[in-house]
Amino acid sequence: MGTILHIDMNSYFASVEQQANPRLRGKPIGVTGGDRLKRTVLSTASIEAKRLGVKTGMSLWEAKRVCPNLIIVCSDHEKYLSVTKRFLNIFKDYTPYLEVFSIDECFLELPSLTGPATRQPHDYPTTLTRVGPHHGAPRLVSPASFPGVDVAKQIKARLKAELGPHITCSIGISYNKLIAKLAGSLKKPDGLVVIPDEETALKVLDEASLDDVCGIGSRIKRRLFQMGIRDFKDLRKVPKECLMASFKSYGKVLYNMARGTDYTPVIPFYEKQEIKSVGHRHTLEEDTFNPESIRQTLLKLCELVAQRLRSKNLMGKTIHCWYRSSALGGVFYGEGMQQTLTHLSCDGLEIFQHSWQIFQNIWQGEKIRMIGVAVSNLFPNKPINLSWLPEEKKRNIILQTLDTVNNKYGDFTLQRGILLKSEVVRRKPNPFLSDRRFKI
DNA sequence: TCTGGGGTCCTAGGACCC
DNA sequence: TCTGGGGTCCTAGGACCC
Repeated sequence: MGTILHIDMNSYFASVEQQANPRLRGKPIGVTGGDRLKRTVLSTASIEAKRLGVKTGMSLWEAKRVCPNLIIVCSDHEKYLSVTKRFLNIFKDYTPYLEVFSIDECFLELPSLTGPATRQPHDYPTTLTRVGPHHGAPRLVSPASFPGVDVAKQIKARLKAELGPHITCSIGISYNKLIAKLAGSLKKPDGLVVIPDEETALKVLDEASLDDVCGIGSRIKRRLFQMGIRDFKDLRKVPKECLMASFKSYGKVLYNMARGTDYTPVIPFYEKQEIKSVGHRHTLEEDTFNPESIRQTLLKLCELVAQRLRSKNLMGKTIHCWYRSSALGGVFYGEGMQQTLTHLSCDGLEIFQHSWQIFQNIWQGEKIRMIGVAVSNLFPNKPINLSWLPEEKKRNIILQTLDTVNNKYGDFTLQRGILLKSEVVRRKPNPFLSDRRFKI
């Protein structure tokens, strides 16, 4: 493996908004996940907001309490995606080995300058797709001459010149993905940190918290704590067999993590696997017992899922429906079930019929807070229209018309009759509908 | 007054076929 | 009549990521 760069855009959604709108610059802003002000969280907080104690993932209510002057901006995924495509095109100038990790993060592998080339460069497509946001912690000094530092500096300069000075990134450079990502998290915003070797990596790990490393979340951290393991120094003392007994195959990953070892390759975007599932979930404006309102929401979600499947030319076989209720003493309780069909589908009404059946099977009658549906077991949709039956042909024409109109004018511009009067669940804003409650 | 929404991967256990 | 083993598919549940 050559040198790995991890590039993470700082407060990405908020920075894009500030770059686009001068009135937002230098101010604490929070980007919400959708076009709603109740029962939602911040997908991103601007650097100014973070300085005032606002964190990504905070509920809007809490963020407002911490920072009463917080400006709320409705997220605009397409805008962020278009900026992502632009910065990925810059990165591509430096290496074809570019792994898109999320909408604001990626790994670059620069071939080793010394040893033999381990990979053969080959052609790759020029169009990029893919998408999700993030942040981090403090310090460390970097050797200026380390391979990759020049590239990192050039990338930073080009981002400022080509995307605008308000969009910055933190870059971590190291010998594998795990440590490069850790390095990148050490200085934000606009950081550049090198962890040149394993010896340095161990020093950094020894000062890090267990969940500073990608792959250790709250649950694993808690379990490690219960085992008396409080940091990476402790973790390194635990024999591999012991970790494997507790964490199965993941024990080996933890064992390696503690040593700064990570063998996972940089997977270039053009080798990325296909989509595995397509789903939507929605938290209702208020918890409800009302089956009709749940039914309407579920139907809309199914229509959105089906629409996305069709836009990706996919059909699915397995339908997963789940819900969450907050009925039990404020503690979230969830239930879900999946069902595999004997055939493939990308029809929202059909997906809904199965989802609704699943829901009715699992619902105990408690108040519903959130409901979701996902379709997996995906296969490419056949490009030829196989519908010999007039009825099926008619259905296909309806679905195509729905997609054409809704893609152009916004979700639910055209909708099934039974969807009228229900709560709004929208992926793409519809400018012709008046219930878009706020914009900035 | 109250923690959204989009995904991924892994494991265990059961059914079923050969 | 009793029984094994390999392989695949499905479901539930848990954990992680941004």
